[in-house]
Amino acid sequence: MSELYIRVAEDESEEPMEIPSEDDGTVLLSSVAAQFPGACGLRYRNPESQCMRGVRLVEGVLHAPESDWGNLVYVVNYPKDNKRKMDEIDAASAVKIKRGFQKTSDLIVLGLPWKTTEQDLKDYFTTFGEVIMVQVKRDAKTGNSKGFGFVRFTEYETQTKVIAQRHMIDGRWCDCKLPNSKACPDEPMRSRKIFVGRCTEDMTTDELRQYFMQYGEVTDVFIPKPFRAFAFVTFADDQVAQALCGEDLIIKGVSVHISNAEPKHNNIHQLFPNFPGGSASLAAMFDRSQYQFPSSHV
DNA sequence: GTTGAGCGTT
Repeated sequence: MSELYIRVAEDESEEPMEIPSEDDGTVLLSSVAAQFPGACGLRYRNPESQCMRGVRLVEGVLHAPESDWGNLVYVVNYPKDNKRKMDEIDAASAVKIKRGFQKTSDLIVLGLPWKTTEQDLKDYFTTFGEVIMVQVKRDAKTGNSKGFGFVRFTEYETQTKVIAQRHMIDGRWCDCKLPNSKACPDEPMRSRKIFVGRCTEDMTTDELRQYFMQYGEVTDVFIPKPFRAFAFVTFADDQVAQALCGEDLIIKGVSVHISNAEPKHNNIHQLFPNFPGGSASLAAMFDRSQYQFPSSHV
């Protein structure tokens, strides 16, 4: 049978405190935390290796290292002890996120000669970088190539390079592109485009460009024709666009309201401008339907 | 047994 109490201290040099164990010899983390608020575990110095060892913790229950807890002094772990590790995790996820923006995707290879095989493709594309996958699309019955295929690279840099140029494969020029299925959601780019509401008819694209230039580089100004009292302004930097959202700005003496531009084609009235019965009935129909607009750049 | 802008049977 185990001891009734184990010795726990804030630090190896501190005075230990006795913490009650359970009947089965385990110690509840909650028992430790009752005396050491915020505790998230225990560790101890292994007498043989002189290294610190963590105490097994399963669902709030601390388990003795050996058959019993022995005469050791256990040291409390606090989340702050893991700060360095947390930083490492943060750094790792930051890298992951960064990689997320540069995730490779399958590329469609258009214009392949009928005779080109997957081995041919692999041999060719490997000259650019490591290849994960190649496909040649074939007719199910005849096995004849449909003249296109897919390729996936390990490195995003390779993908970029391959997309940028044409490819002479088995005597034909081929193109590698992002497939339609992947073209949109690749980069969940924060919107660089703002919606400028309450525009007046006398505002020209040039004037809007001139005005918004003060905030950052303007890459596009769009004013719907006929006049609809709003405009879109696109900046080179999404942070500029985001910073302006919610603002009321004075242009040519009138107050315009800045908000986020909705994704293009997300507006059903844009898709069906002359829907019979008017906008309301269309919107209602749409709400009841399961259809989701594909995501797209805004 | 053909074809030549496109978009991926499993």
